[in-house]
Amino acid sequence: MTAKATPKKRTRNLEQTRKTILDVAFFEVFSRSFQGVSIDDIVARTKLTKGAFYHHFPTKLDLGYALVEEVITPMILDRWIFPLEAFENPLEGILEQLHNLIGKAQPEELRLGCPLNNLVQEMAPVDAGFRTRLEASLTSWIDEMDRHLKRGQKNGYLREDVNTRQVAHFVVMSHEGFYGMLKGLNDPRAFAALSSSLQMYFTTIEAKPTKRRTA
Amino acid sequence: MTAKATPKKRTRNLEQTRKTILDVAFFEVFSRSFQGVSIDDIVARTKLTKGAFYHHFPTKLDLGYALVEEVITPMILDRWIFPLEAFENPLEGILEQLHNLIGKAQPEELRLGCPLNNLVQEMAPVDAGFRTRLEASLTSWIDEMDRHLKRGQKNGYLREDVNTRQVAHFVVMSHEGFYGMLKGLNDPRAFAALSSSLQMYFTTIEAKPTKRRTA
DNA sequence: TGCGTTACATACCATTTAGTATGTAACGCA
DNA sequence: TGCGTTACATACTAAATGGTATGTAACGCA
Repeated sequence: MTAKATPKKRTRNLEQTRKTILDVAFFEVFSRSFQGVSIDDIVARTKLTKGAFYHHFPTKLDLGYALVEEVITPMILDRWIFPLEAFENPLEGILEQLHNLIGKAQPEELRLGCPLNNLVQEMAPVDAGFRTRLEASLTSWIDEMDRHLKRGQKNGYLREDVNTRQVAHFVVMSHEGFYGMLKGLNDPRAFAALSSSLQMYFTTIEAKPTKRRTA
Repeated sequence: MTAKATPKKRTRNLEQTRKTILDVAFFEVFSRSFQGVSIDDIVARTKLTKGAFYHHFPTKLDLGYALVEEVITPMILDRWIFPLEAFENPLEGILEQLHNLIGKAQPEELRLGCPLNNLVQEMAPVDAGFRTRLEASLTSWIDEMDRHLKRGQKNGYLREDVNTRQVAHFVVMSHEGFYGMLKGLNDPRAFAALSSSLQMYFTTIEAKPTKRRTA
C-alpha cells in the first residue's frame, strides 16, 4: 500500500506518455497512412487529449519524424539485420529471415506493407524533413546488410569480384518491392516468386556451390 | 472563316474536357498523391470550375478509378509490354526497356516514382474500389509479361523448367521496388544495382549462354 | 507543507475540402 | 429560329483537421 513500492503509479509520466503516443501513432499510421490519420484519431485511442499530444510534439510532422527515428528504424534493424549475426553465411541468413518474417507471417500482417516503405512512398516526395530521415533509415539498412555481406565475402561465401553494396541495395529493393506488391496484389504466390528468385540470384554471387537452407 | 472547317472550335466539348481533367489530374496525383491533391487544385489548373468537374465525375474516388483504368494501365502496357514484341528474346527486351525507360531517364522523372506503384501504396489499403482496379492493373502487367516469357520459352530462350509466371512476378516486383526506393533514396547507383542484378538473375533462367544486350 | 513548475485537459478557431444547389449559355434538332 | 437539353459556372455548406489559448491539478523541491 505504500507509494514507494510503486514509483510507476504516477498519474503523469512524461516518458511513458510519449511512448504511448508513439506506439498508438505507429499502428494508426501503419494501417491508415500518415496523412490519413488525424491527431484526433490518435489522442482518442490513447485516452489522452490534444493538450497532451501538443505538449509532446510541436507539430504532426514532428510526430512523424519521431516515428521514423525512434520506432521504425530500430524495428527494421531488429528484424532484418541483427539476426544475420547468427549466420556464418549472410546469404543463408537473409533467406532464412525472409522465411521467418514473411514466409511464416499471417496474410493480415503483410497486407499493410512495410512501415518504412509506406512512409517513403507517401511522405518522401512531400516533405523534406521526412525525406532526409527516411533516406537515413534506408541507408542504414543497406549499409548494415552490406557489412554482413562483406563479412561473408571475407569468409569465402561470396565471390571476390561481387559488389556487395550493390547486392545489398538489390536485396532491400526486392524486399520493398515485395511488400509494395502485396498491398496491391493479393497473390499468395508472391512470396514464392520473391524467395525462389532471390535464391537463384544468390547462386550467381556465391563463391562455390555450397548447400544452403540448412535444417 | 467558315465554321464548318473547324468543328473542334466548340466552346463545350464533353470528351475533350474529360480528357483535359484526366490529364491534369494525372500529373497532379502523380506528383502530389491522390489524397494530397484537391478538386480545387485540379479545376484551377484546368481553367475549369467545380461544376465542370462534378458534371464529369460523381465523386473524387471516381476520378481516381478513371485514372487507373484509362490513363495508368494503358501507360504501363504501352511502356513495358508492347515494346517487348520487337524482341525474339523477351529477357533481352526486358533489359533493353529497363535501360530505355529508367537508365536514360532524367532523375527528376524518376523521383516521382511509378504512377501505378504510388497509387497502390497509397490507396489500395484504404479503398476497395481502388484495390480491385489496381489489382487488375498489376495483374495484367504480370500476365502480359508472362505471355512474352512463355513465348520466349517456347522459342528456346528460357529453360523449360522455369516458372515464367514467377519470373514475371519477380521482375515486376523489382521494378516497383526500384521505383519505390528511388523516392526515398537519392542514390544514382540504384539503377546499376537493379540492372546488373536482374541481368545476373536472368542468366540462371535462360536456356543457354546466349550473348545478350545486342547493339 | 506550501509553492512554482509542468504534464496534461478543455474549449475554441481558421482553414481546407468534398460535395451541392442553382443558374446560364452553348449546342443540336424541329 | 425557337426551344429543350446539357456542358459548364457560381455560390454556398457541412464536416474534418491542424493548431492555439487557457485552465488545472499532480508533482517535486524548499
